[in-house]
Amino acid sequence: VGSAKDNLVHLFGPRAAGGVSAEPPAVDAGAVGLSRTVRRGERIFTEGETADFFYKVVSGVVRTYTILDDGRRQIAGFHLPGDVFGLEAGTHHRFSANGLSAATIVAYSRPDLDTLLEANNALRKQVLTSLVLELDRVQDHVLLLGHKTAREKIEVFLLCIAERASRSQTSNLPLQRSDIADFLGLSRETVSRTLTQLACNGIIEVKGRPNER
Amino acid sequence: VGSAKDNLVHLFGPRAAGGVSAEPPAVDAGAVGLSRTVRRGERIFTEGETADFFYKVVSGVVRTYTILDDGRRQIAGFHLPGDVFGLEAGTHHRFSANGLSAATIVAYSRPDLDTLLEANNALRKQVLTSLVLELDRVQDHVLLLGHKTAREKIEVFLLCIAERASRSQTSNLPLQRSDIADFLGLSRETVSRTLTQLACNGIIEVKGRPNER
DNA sequence: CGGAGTATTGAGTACTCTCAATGGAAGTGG
DNA sequence: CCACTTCCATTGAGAGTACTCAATACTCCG
Repeated sequence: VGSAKDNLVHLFGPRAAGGVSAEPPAVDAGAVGLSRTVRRGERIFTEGETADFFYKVVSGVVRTYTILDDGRRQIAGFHLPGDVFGLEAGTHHRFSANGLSAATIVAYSRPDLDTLLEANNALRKQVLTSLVLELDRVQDHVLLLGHKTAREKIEVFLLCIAERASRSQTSNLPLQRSDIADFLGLSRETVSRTLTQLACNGIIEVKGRPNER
Repeated sequence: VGSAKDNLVHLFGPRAAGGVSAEPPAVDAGAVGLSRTVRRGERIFTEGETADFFYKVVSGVVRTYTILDDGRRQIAGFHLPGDVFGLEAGTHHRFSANGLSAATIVAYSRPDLDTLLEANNALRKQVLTSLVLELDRVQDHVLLLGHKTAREKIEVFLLCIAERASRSQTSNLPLQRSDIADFLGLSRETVSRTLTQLACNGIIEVKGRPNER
């Protein structure tokens, strides 16, 4: 596994605090989707908003999450190029989404979906496949959370995310400790400690160049 | 919440140990789906098998799960009437499925799916909706697992499952402690202790008739 | 050279897990 | 009809792990 730390380091630069621009998809449009770019940390949509659009990642990484009752953030997923996110059963978004890195996404109109699927065979297959893949990823997430020890969670997570990143040619994956923690339901400190421990055991390399597990 | 224990009690009768009949869908057939009934505990499909079919619950409850490396069982979901399960991105089932209670299910041919969706507008909407709903449920599961304390997990789980059961008119939900435990990533003992504690606090009623939380 | 944000590390606490024993309900067979 | 078996639930005790609080270090940036 390429250490998750790698990217972290040389990506500190483009920092983003609060989301700024909130407008729905803008810019050019293909027949079926509107392209949009977001900066690191920039808001895409927020929990509770009307889900007029769902999205597909073209480049970069998007993070979806929700804030739990106790104020903790639960990250629902990291979405890499090719992944679909924000397609809801209800009329409102259950999660918030923002850029983990700078990203390009395509927005599809939710209301038009049925019409589009009727007309367009290729798109139908694509959407169906994307949905099932998304389902797969969420199920993976469940299995991850089902592991008992922090070490196991983190090991499997690193393998999994590294695999996905390489598969999608994504080298820019600026995960912070808190991202991993909030994804796996651990505390930042535990993530830090565990990574340190894994590094000491030579299982991973922290901070250097990418290398194998 | 109607206590999960209720159903447990008056459902002990039909016990089932290992799965027996393994054959794919049998019996009558509509144009698009093959109906099948399973007994409590009876195998529907097993992890690793070719995913020639996916299923929809007509009546009863189905449980999907996988066995983790350490031998523990992680339950992926409880599927109530109307729910779809077993639709895979790959060619093989990632989970095993068996009846939590006696159940009737309809099997759909996976390979025929594309053709069916092309021809049948109604079915397409149905499948799409079912998929998104399934995604929702898995995301709920993630949020459940993301909670920090056993008490919170169990409280939210009971609320959630009770809501779903009532919505689908399901009164027969023979959940054991181990089912809850394996779904939430807890030990049986912790589930038992927590339920006892909740009962003492008057939050739930154990073993009696259904009642509100 | 501060300042902000993040990562690391330590100490103590709290929670859940594991191991183990007991109790209860249901089914089996004499 | 009752012993016997089996499975599940409950409860206790002790151990281990992750959490919280807290202080310190590091990196990038203005």
